[in-house]
Amino acid sequence: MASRATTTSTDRQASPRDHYHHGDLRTALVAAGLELSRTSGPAGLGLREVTRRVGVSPTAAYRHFADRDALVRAVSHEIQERMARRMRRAAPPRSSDDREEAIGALRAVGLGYIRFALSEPGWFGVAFFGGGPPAPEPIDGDGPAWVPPPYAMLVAALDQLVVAGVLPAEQRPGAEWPCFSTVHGFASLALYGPLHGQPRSVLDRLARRAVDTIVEGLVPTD
Amino acid sequence: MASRATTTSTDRQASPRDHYHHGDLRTALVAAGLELSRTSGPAGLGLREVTRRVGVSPTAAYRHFADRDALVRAVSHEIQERMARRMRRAAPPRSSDDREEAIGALRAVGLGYIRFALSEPGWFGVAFFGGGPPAPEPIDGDGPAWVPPPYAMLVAALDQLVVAGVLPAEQRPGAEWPCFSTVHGFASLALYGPLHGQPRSVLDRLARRAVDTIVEGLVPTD
DNA sequence: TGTACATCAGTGAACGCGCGTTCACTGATGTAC
DNA sequence: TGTACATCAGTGAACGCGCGTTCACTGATGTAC
Repeated sequence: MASRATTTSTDRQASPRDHYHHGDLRTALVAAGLELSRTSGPAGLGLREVTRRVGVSPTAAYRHFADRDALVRAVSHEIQERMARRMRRAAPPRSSDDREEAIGALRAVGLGYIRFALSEPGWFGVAFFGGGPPAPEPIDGDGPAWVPPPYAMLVAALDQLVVAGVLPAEQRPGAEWPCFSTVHGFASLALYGPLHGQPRSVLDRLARRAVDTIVEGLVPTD
Repeated sequence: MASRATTTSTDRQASPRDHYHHGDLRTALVAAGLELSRTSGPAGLGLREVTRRVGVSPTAAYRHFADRDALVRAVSHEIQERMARRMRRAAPPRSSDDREEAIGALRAVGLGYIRFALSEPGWFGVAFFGGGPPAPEPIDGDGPAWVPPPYAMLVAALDQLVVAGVLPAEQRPGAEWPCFSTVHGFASLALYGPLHGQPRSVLDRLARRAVDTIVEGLVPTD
């Protein structure tokens, strides 16, 4: 009756479950959530659907997650870790000029964000819309429990801009938001808005221009 | 049985329906959709919920809309008309300096977009996510059937920038996207992202900076 | 001016769906003695 | 080394929900003659 989930090469568990106790159900549920949401976005993250894929009863999930939202949040966090990993891989080569290097790094963070969104639209949807709006947080208040790694990369790139002497220190606070707005907005327009369906080559060109323009606005080079 | 919807002062139909034939059901459904989505966003736009509010059977909607999606699209279009209307009301005063005026107008378009989103989050959600992704369209192809009025305002502001001699004509094509990305992204971060829940005063300040930065990147003033 | 009739705009019941969550339960595990 | 027992991690049936859509229908409208 309960059809076993066919395991793929990306599964952590090599074989379908053959014991009453699963072993590491929590991890397996998150892995299944990643697979499902990769193609279906947040809608793929039904609690029933995810447990079905693992080959376990829907109730079993409640041993590991308080409710569906908690599962979605776990998947979302994992996605953001992967996003940051992929962004790091696309970092530009070192330059002899510190200023140039810092600016290049900021550009790379922005383009990396957009490129991840474009190539993994399902995951991007979960990361951003999966867990409902995050709790409000004073901008410079006590450290939040969890900082999204892609956001942390943006923060680091901006800090480096100050160190390299490109961005005046007094302009540093709040500089995240023009940058984050532009790249996140571009991704949204490309995935859900008027740029949806444009060929990848066009999107790449427009993305570069969007990033160049906001960086130019932040640290004028002329 | 079928409880009559209580009519509000904003209803086009002054009195509850007292005939078998409604009179202008299509308009009434869109009006009800506007009310419902204003507080509940796209989720409020259930076909059953909307017809319930009008005091009509769910089936009746099919006389006027092919399916739920068509209803949502109609509401979304109406919202975008209102958005543009409100943006126009916030236009800056004329200036003696053409260049200054053109730049001020572009800023106003951006800030108007953000302010509408912040003060009408439900409507903004419908306008942007209501009808699913729009059909892909060649950027400079044949005119699309319907151009979102807020987008048209952005186009006009950019054109004016060229006329005023602030933006070189060869930089005009595609200039929409850095601008649109920034303001739309900011609205998204403020409504669904890490800026969610920040006090309005903070958001206003950050919005101004985001808009200033992208405008500076597009038409440097130093 | 009156009437037959086509057309239009609604009704009401029902279908099938899948969801998240609850409940009382049972099989498996591991530890104290 | 063996056994009693608490604890843990699953099961399976059921609940209640609301949704979009379909179907065969009927009441109201307006027009041709």
